[in-house]
Amino acid sequence: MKCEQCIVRQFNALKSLEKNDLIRISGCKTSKFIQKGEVLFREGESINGVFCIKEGVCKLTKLSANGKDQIVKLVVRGDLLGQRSLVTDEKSNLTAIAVNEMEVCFIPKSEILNDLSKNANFSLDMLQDMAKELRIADNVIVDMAQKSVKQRLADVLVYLNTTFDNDDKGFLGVTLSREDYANLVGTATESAIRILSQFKKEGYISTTGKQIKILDLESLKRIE
Amino acid sequence: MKCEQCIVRQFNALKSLEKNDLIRISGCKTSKFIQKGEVLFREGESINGVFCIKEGVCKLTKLSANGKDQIVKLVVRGDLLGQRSLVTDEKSNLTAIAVNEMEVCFIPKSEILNDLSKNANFSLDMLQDMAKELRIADNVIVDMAQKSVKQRLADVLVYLNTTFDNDDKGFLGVTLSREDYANLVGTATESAIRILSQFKKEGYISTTGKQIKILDLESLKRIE
DNA sequence: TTTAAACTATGATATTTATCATGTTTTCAT
DNA sequence: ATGAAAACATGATAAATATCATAGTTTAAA
Repeated sequence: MKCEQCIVRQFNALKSLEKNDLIRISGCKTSKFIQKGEVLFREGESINGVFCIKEGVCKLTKLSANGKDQIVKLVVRGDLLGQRSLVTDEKSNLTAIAVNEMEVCFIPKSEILNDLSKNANFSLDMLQDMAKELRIADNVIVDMAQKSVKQRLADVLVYLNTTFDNDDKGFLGVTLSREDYANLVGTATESAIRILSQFKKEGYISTTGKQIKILDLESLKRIE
Repeated sequence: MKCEQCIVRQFNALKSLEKNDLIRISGCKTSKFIQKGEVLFREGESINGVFCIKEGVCKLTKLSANGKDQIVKLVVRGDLLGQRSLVTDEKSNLTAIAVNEMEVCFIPKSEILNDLSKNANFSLDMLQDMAKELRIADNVIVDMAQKSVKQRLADVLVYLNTTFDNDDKGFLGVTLSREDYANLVGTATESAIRILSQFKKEGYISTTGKQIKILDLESLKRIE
């Protein structure tokens, strides 16, 4: 599909590009499907472009000193991935792994870098995106430092519930392993499992295999 | 002092402004001294401009749900404070409090916003700054999630040691209370005190009142 | 379909960290 | 200088979390 016609563009900074620029970019972008578990890029690699997420979800992880992967954030449909690589020449600080089947477009850095200096709206939009990401990151820092594991896990469930449409049976729209949950909140896998079991016992959620259904959102929000 | 002649400018995005823009900005900036403990702005307030830190250090804190202040980052000489307020109209997410005596210049948003859209170098510089901040924030998230309190406190000491010049007697160039240390690493004040006592007992640091001297940097780096 | 591997679950225990209590020291305004 | 408030220090205990062990369950490949 051509960028000019792609609705996903409306969700990110690409919406600020002029039509002729979009056509040019459309001509050099590559589009691909990525399977669950596949790696888009690894920590330490050069990205040299941005991914526009057309469909699916991926996790951005970083390997900590103790050998555990921390999931820093989830990147979803409509997001741009790798903006930082556009403005710095550093290698990626994070690894990106598909959480479910994804469709992404890749736009080479060389092709889009000019737009940053020529199109003020575009670069302002990028600035606003980054400012927003920065605010969210600051909030995550505070939560990590101050909230209990149980609170953080409840937060994640609430976040998933509000960010993704539930499936037709009412399960969360994204299916994560217990290890993913642990890596999102920064705890041991066993601890995440234990707390989810407790939430189940208390009637806040129900589970079928990996699938989780929120039964009592308000109680999850109130956990402390 | 005029912005054109101010050396601090070289450390941040303002270095990308043309001379005539600098002169214009210099004409509308306000300069002031801020005492230790004084508040530059509070969470929830509109900033409507950027602070250029000419001298001193301030802490950016956020009140967590449990009533504790978390220090999200320290802002130092040469840094710009409040970039986010330039590109979004949101209220500040953080409170800024002087850690020691500061000298800052304040540039109103209205005066500098034009430069963002007209001067591509300037906005690219801002983008690079934010990209860097974002990378640092991601790393902090991982550390908060995965490292022990002891490791995080050792990290802070190493950070302070490398970021600020020691004073003439070899003490850290910035003096923080034990509560500040606790709020930086996200722990109880008593825990921070205990760990600092332990570091002292093990010969990694020495203390005189609030002042801390690093005796064995390498050991602090190796703590796990 | 079978079978191994991966994931989930839970108990027992150890470790880390928070909380409460109390006393000491430092700081600072009068 | 002096007294009050703030900051520092440390013990005792409780709570949260990690780790190790073991077993059941699901998933996916052969």
